[in-house]
Amino acid sequence: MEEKINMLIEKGVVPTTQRLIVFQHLEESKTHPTADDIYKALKRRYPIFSRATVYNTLFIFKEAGIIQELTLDKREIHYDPIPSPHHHFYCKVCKEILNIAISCPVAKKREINGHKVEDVQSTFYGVCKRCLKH
Amino acid sequence: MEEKINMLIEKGVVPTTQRLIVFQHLEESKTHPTADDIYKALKRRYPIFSRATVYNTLFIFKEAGIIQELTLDKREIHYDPIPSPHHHFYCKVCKEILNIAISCPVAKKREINGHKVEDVQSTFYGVCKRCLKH
DNA sequence: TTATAATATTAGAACCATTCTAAATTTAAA
DNA sequence: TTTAAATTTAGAATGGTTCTAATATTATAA
Repeated sequence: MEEKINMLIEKGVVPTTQRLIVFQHLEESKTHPTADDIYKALKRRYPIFSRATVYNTLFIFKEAGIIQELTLDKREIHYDPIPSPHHHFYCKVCKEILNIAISCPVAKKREINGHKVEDVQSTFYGVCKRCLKH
Repeated sequence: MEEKINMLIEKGVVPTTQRLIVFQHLEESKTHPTADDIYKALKRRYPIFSRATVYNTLFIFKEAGIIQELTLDKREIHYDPIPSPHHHFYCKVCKEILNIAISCPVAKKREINGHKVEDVQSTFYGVCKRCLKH
């Protein structure tokens, strides 16, 4: 807990109770949840939790570089607790999002054609290994 | 016009008047318009045009591989008249979407970690050359 | 500590891009 | 020409996200 509080402070984020809960939930989640996934999960345990708080917190975290916003789904935004850029695979069948560890020189560029690059998102769309079998 | 009609037929799309108008509009547009951009532009010239028709047509075109859907903007979907995969740059300041011609071996993969890849989207986010100057 | 200002949280309303619906129209097939 | 199928239309419904105004909490100053 101590370290989580310090981590938020280091990133310039006031460590409120709600923010610590959201942060811990993100860390523990192995998936790439949407804001509503997080809201529903936390609401069950902490009934006072508000939807707006989840949205605000995710916005704050993203701005602070603590998490990453994934705009790879046409319906809703997903969040990734790993802030460093990496590729993703989005399964059209089961809708799961998988991290892809792959070395890619293009994704490391900080400048391209004179444009300043701050973030990169690379997503593969298709059918995942598991769904291919069924 | 003749060739546009044949092109749609070839792709298995019934070439209705509305679809031809949408297709021509996409071809002429140098940008990556949203469904609503297209609807508003066409509504001005053809007041009977319906929003649902634009959405239906874009869906049909995407399924037929005539256009590409870009889910790089968190707010709305953009459409690219070039169906073959290529990188994009999204300017956070002016919100413009630019095509990036870059050779990328990773983006050519049809299989990764056992998953079947059907599409790839790679987007750079940052500040474009023009906005950097201002 | 106490008072005051600034920030965060809450519930629910508002927003808005997209999808759905049912009726009317157009196109294709018999 | 008749009939069936597909397309288009206007507007309502949906649903993820943002906004609002009131309340609660936290930080700062006296």
